[in-house]
Amino acid sequence: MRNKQTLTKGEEEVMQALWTLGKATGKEIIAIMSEPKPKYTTVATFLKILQSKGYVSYESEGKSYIYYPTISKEEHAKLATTELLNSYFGGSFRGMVSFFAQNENLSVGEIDELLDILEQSKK
Amino acid sequence: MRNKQTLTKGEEEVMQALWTLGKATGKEIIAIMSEPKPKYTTVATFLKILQSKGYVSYESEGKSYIYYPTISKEEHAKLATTELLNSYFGGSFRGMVSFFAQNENLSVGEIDELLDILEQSKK
DNA sequence: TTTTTAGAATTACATTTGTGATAGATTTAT
DNA sequence: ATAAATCTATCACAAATGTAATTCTAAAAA
Repeated sequence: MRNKQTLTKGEEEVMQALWTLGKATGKEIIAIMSEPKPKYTTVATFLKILQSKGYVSYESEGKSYIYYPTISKEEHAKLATTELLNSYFGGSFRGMVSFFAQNENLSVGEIDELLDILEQSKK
Repeated sequence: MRNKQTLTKGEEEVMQALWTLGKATGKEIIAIMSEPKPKYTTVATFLKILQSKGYVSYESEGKSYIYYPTISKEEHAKLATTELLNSYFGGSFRGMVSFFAQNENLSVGEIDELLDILEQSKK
C-alpha cells in the first residue's frame, strides 16, 4: 500500500469494472470491459499496480484469484471531485453549484429537483 | 486545432498559469508557476502542444510571443466536470449534489447557501 | 503420476508524457 | 554592420504508462 490519490486511464477502467462487479476474476473483469478488450496480462498488470496503490485486494480460490476493491467507488469519487473542485472552483462545492446554476446548464425543473434533494438532506 | 478534451498534468499547469494571467510570455508564465519551476524550453513545448490542441494561441510582440488561452477556464471546467459526472455520478449533476448532500460533506449552513444560490438562479 | 491446461509472474517493448540541452533566429546594443 | 542578448525551434533523452508475449506454477485430467 502506498500512493492512493490518482488513477491512470488504464487503472481507472479496471477499477470501474471491479466496482461494477464487486468481486471478480481477471477473466470476468475483461468480459465486461468495452472494446477493444485488453489481453489478460494487461489487466493483470493493472491489478498489480492497483494493489500497490491500495485500491485492490484478492483472495485465492482454486487456481485463480478473486479480486475486489478496497476503496469504494464513492470514496474515490469524493477524492476525484475534491481535486476538480480545487482546480476549477476555488475548492468549494458552492462554487461548482453556482457555476452550473448559471450557464444554462440546469433547467428550472432540474433546479427544483436539486432544491428538493438539499431540503431533504437538511431533514 | 484538433484534439480538445483532456489535458495532461503538465499541460494543465501551464493552462492554469495562463488562465490566471490572461495573456503572457513564456517567462511570465514560469514566474507564477510553483516550485520546482520548469525550464523555459519545457514550458515552450507544452505551449506548442496546447496550440495543437486548440487551447492556446499567440501574437508576436517584438522578439517574443504573447500567449493567450483560446478556451476559457470555464469552458474547460465544464468539460472536466462533465467527464467526472459521467464516470462517477451517472452523468447527472443531480447525482453529484445528492451524493455530497449525504455523506456529511455539507453542513446545514452550506446547504442553506446552496439553496439560496439555486433559488436565485431560478429568478 | 504424468500430462495437460489455466492462470499468475516475469520480462520485454511500444507509446505517451515530461524535461531540457543545443541550435537557430531576430532584436537590440555597441 | 557586427556583437551580444534574448527569445523560439529542433532534437534528444528520461520517466511513466500501456500492452502483451513468454515463462513459470499449480491444479485438474488422463
